[in-house]
Amino acid sequence: MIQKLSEHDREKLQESLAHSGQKVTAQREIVFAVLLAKRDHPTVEDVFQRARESMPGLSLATVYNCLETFVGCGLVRQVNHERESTRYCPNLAPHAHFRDEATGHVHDIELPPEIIQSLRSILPPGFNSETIEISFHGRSQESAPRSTSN
Amino acid sequence: MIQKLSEHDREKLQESLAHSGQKVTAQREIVFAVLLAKRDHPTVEDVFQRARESMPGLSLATVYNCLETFVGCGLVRQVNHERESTRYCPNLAPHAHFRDEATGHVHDIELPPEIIQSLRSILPPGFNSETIEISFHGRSQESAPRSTSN
DNA sequence: GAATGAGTTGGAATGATTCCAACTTGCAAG
DNA sequence: CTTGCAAGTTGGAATCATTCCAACTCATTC
Ligand SMILES: [Mn+2]
Ligand SMILES: [Mn+2]
Ligand SMILES: [Zn+2]
Ligand SMILES: [Zn+2]
Repeated sequence: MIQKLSEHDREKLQESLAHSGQKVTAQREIVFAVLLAKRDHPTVEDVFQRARESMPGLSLATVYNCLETFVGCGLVRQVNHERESTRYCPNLAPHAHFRDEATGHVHDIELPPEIIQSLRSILPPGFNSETIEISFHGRSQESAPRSTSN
Repeated sequence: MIQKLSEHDREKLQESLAHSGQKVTAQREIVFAVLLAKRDHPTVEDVFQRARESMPGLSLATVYNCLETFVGCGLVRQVNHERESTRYCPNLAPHAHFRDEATGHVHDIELPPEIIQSLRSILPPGFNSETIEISFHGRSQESAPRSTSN
């Protein structure tokens, strides 16, 4: 039953939407709140389920619409791994993703600016990149072979 | 009308397949030859079209099967960008991809080992990655505002 | 030359996403 | 107040890459 947006977050939402000439709606508030509440890179379907608890009449189409809108105004990022369902991430800091193949969970990995620089530097002259995506794939301790105690 | 596989490439094919208990077939030879002939990261559909010129009866399902087999035995890599059709790349050297948004073309970008190292090093303890994918998105000179002459 | 197993084939099924046309809302103009 | 947009929402249909499946082909083994 998702917690309402903080004053700060509501403002961020309103501002970002306004910047691209769009309005805050009840649906958008809830979808945004869902993303902020649990930053686990949910799929559209995940968001749909969670948001529905607060707004039973919400439609899947609207969730797609809201998320597309948010991506458009830079409030969230899309995260793709292979051909799986697209996931959404409200973390705006530069970061890479680690996909745990045991659990399916996606973790944010902070990206130091110098790494980003060194990556840009490997591009041959004439290549101008506006976006760099980095994703790791493997296993994390999380999918724990529980070594401590027990 | 795709050139036949060189002796060397045919051996690589045969060896890799054998390693995972599979055989060389006429279809696999052609699909592999198509990948080697033009290393432009073709989609399944692209491969299908090109391969059909040499083998009119070839089916799309078989192209899917061959490519999956090749990925399985490490002969080619899958390349995904956002939700577009999967592309295939026979370049086995460690490299990143640059997707030119003007042309849709995908370019290989060589990845120096030290960059790979530095990337691995940003993973928090407990994260073991077996794969790192890096993709750039932007414009290259290729989609040329033709400045020279004219 | 029947049996076996791998591979191939065409078409059906799947599933995420997109499209669409009707409906709702919030607000502005008269 | 009514009326009239324009933006947003909705449910269901359409799309399209990919996967699934059951029948068929082939090469090899007994
Ligand atoms: Mn793996
Ligand atoms: Mn772009
Ligand atoms: Zn993230
Ligand atoms: Zn490549």
